[in-house]
Amino acid sequence: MLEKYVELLKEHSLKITPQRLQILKYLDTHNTHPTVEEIYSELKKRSPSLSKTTVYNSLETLQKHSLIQLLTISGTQARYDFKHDMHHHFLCTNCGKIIDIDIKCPNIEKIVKEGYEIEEVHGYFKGLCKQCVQQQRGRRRES
Amino acid sequence: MLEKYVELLKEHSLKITPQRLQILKYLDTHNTHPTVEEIYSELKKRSPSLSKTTVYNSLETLQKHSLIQLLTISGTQARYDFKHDMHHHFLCTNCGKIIDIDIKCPNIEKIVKEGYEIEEVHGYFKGLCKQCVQQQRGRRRES
DNA sequence: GTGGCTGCAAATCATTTGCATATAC
DNA sequence: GTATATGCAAATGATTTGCAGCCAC
Repeated sequence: MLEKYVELLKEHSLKITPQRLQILKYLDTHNTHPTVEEIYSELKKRSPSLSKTTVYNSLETLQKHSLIQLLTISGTQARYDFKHDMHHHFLCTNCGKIIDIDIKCPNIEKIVKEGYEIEEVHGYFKGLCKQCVQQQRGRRRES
Repeated sequence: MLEKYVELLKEHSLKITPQRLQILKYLDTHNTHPTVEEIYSELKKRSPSLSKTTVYNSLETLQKHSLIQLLTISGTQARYDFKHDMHHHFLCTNCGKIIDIDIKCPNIEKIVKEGYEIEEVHGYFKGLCKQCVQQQRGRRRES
């Protein structure tokens, strides 16, 4: 079950610790782009000895090796994403959810041609998600 | 000289205070995407009574009225941009500079069609800026 | 065996809050 | 005159740091 994550860590010559494996598994199986606090309090339930410092350390290590992605969309807390392929994110200003957005931007290579060396690309959208748009329409109809 | 900013504030029915005018002017004349601390310590030189709380308050008000833009590209501190039209940003991981990027993404409207209501779009790129790429090449040649 | 990892407590840093005074309109 | 903005000090909350003991390799 955890073999997938053992392999991932091995590929990057990282030590295989139970904490790292649990963090990777949690991110892989939850598509919610959780905060450090969310990851910590959830894993703490099953591993009461877990330290928040370890969560911070592990996330930093995994991110530096590009196993996971750090999102700065909220501006107040870091959020993490297991998927490290290029995709974008939508933050709903009403319900707070962060949703994956899969659009391609064909013009990105233009800035490579200009002489930049790109390591990361983040597309952040903010507004109302589909469900909250629907809800608002309903409320408008009532009044 | 400050009339431009007086007008801007009037258009948004915001009270015209010397602090707000100075902050707007600073952002308009500095294309560096400064932090709160940078804005504060710079303006404090000429207005020693200025409070950092006022800088925070003013920036929040101006941003809520879309007079300025809040960037979360660094993840650790807020940065502000006077330009509020759609454009993107590049953070150099070597020198720390934040540079404006003007590319268009023709696919954004796709997610509007899907039912989202977009209020903000942020494109964040991270990597090496042109100058740092040049520097690195030079260093590589030497060794 | 050893260097890197974990976990705890304390420290740091950006940002927010409470409140009294001052100012724009 | 009144509602809102300013400025100060204290509080908060996310993240970082120092360090002792532990574990992966």
